[in-house]
Amino acid sequence: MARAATTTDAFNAVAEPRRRQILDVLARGEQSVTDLVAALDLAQPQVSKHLKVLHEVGLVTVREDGRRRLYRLEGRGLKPIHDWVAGFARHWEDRFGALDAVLEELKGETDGNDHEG
Amino acid sequence: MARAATTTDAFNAVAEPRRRQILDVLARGEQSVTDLVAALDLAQPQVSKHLKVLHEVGLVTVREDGRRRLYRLEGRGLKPIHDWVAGFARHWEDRFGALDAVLEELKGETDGNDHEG
DNA sequence: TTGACGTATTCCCATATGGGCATACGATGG
DNA sequence: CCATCGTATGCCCATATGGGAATACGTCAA
Repeated sequence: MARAATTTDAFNAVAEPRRRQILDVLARGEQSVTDLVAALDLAQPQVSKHLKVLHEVGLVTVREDGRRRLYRLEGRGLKPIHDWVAGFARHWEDRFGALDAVLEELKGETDGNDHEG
Repeated sequence: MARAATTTDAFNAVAEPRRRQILDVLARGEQSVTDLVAALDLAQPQVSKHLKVLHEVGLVTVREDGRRRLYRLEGRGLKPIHDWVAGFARHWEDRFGALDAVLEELKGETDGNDHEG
């Protein structure tokens, strides 16, 4: 089996840097494909393709306006990622880190299990 | 060009569900490959491969203990993801949503009231 | 109608993924 | 030295990616 499709979920969709850039730009408000092309210095076809992926995963919304298509950020789609990562915050935030260290120590003492001397 | 390598950064490494599972298990503490194999119901070779990727991206740490290798979570590696996603939180958290609405309103009403220090 | 514009779609291709399986490698115990 | 455990690597392959370039729409302007 190959890697999971980019359209599998937000995690895969967002793994691509360009797609993250697009979302960053869209965070500033609705944008047309042309706007994005200008902002990203990327060819129009690729932008459209990336937008398609983002759309399939529900990270963006489209609205038709004449010949243009205005894309809008659907931030909620990022929540799963946020939630998952947040669960690890304690592992790099100093406050939690110190607490963990203490707990580890206590655990070691109580366990009374060491192998090196 | 094909998709960016899974070892490019945490975003790509974590796009794979199995890899996320591994990190979830490691969050409970140091584990040997065998432990992970048991916990994940995945073949040993694949586990080792995934661990390799996670290691190359700095999401895990290894420690040798006899014939075993104990892997440890290096949560800090997830910070970039956390930081990036956090920037979008306002787009789905109600509190921020309400705040944005207020700000938008104010912006429309008192346009030109510069306040800086 | 003709033509220009704004976007989406299609084709081509080098790339490397992730699983399955076999096997190599280092450490430990007889 | 030999057997075995714990892990890492090597191979094979179906899959689909993402960029480039060409082109097919759909819409608005003369």
